[in-house]
Order: sequence, then C-alpha cells, then structure tokens
Amino acid sequence: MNSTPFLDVYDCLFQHYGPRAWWPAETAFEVMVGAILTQNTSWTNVERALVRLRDVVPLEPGAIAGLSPERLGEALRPAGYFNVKTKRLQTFCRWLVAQGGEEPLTKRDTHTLRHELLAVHGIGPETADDILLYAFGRPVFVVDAYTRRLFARLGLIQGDEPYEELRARFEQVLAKEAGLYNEYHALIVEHAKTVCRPRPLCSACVLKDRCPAAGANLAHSAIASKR
DNA sequence: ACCCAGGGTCATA
DNA sequence: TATGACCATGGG
Repeated sequence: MNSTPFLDVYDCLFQHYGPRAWWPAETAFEVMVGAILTQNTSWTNVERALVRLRDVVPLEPGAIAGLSPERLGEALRPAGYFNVKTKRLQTFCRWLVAQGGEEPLTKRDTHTLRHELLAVHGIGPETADDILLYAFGRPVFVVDAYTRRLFARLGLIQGDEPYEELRARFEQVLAKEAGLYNEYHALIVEHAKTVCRPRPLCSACVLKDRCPAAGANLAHSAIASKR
C-alpha cells in the first residue's frame, strides 16, 4: 500500500495498461504543434490536420510561420477552430523562431520557461505543461479535463479547483520525476478513452473498488437489465 | 438531434 | 474571482 492514494491510482493504471510511450509524435516540435491543435479537440481530428499540414510544408517553425493564414487554415481545418488555431500556431512559431529555436530553450530553468510559454498568446496552462513535459522532459504534472474527471470521480479532488492548485497538489505528493508524470498523464488519457467516459463505465474499471460512482453504475446496469 | 472532444481568450458582474 | 459566449470539425 502506498502512502498516497495518488500514487496508488498510478500503480493500478500502470499495472492494467502498461507503459504508454507518449507523446504520439516524432519530434519535440511536433509535440508542440500537437499540443496546440488538440486544445478541446479529439486527437483523431488533430492527426488529420497534421497529415494535411505535412503535405503543405515541412514541420518546422520557420516554414509554418511563413505560410499564408489561408493555406495554413485550410490544412488545419479538420482540427476545428481553424481560424483560432492558425493564429495561435503562427504566433507560437514566430515566438520560437525569435528565441533562436528549441536549443536555447533547453537551457532555461523550468519555472522561467513555463512563464515564457504562458506569455505566448494562445498558450494556456495545459498546453504549456504538455510542451514542458513532453517536448522538454521537464517534471511538470499535466492537469486536463480527463484528470479532473477521474480524480473527482474517485473523490480525491472536488474537480473545479483552479489549474495551479491541482498541479501543485499532484506535484506535492508525487516524486518530481518527468518519467512518472509522463506516464501518469498518458495513462489517464488511455483510461479516459476506454472506461472513464462522460457516462462512466465504472463497473468495468480497474479502479472500481475505489470509485463511488461504481455503485451508481452497477445499480444503473441492474435497472437496465430488468427491462 | 443531440453530446462530446487531450483549452484559451474575452467580456461582463 | 467566477461565470458565460465563442471558436468549428468529426465521431458516437
């Protein structure tokens, strides 16, 4: 038994799903692009956009920054919010070029880099942390909608806390290791895609013994099977 | 015809 | 500080 339920949940998920090998991308820059495109958007739609984007330009900040908004927007269309994301992606790419590329950023300390990312228009806390963790390997815990839903369902958080509060809570209790945070977030996403849905499938969940929603879920299926 | 998806910004009170 | 509107496509 672990001293913290937060690590306990991690062990359950890891045991069940195994290592996830995230983020689904070839390069660090592709992680950054994906992190922006996946804002409130399913990953399958992001993949369509990435294919179309690669079809137009090489996946490099300078090339994307140099595209006309019309051509970029057309490539990004499948990812949704394409006008918004065109602007955000080009703003980010221009910023990255102005920094001299990725290499100088690897020398900045995590706290500084995080604030610099947040200062880029269109980069919010989750996108910044995706980039910090999965592109730069920094020990930053990513809090997304899936994280809120799972841990609220487990009764370990309320769910509507401010982003920073939740991130601090996870990082306080868990060892500050990028490898752990990397795997944990990936496992939460995998779990959300399979059983921890908006309509919970808690009866089929590895964590059902911990999940108060499992009772309601079982009761619901009992009712369903009666008719 | 709904709801949902790996958020963020902006205007308002 | 804290809600609500808005952005937009594709799948279930």
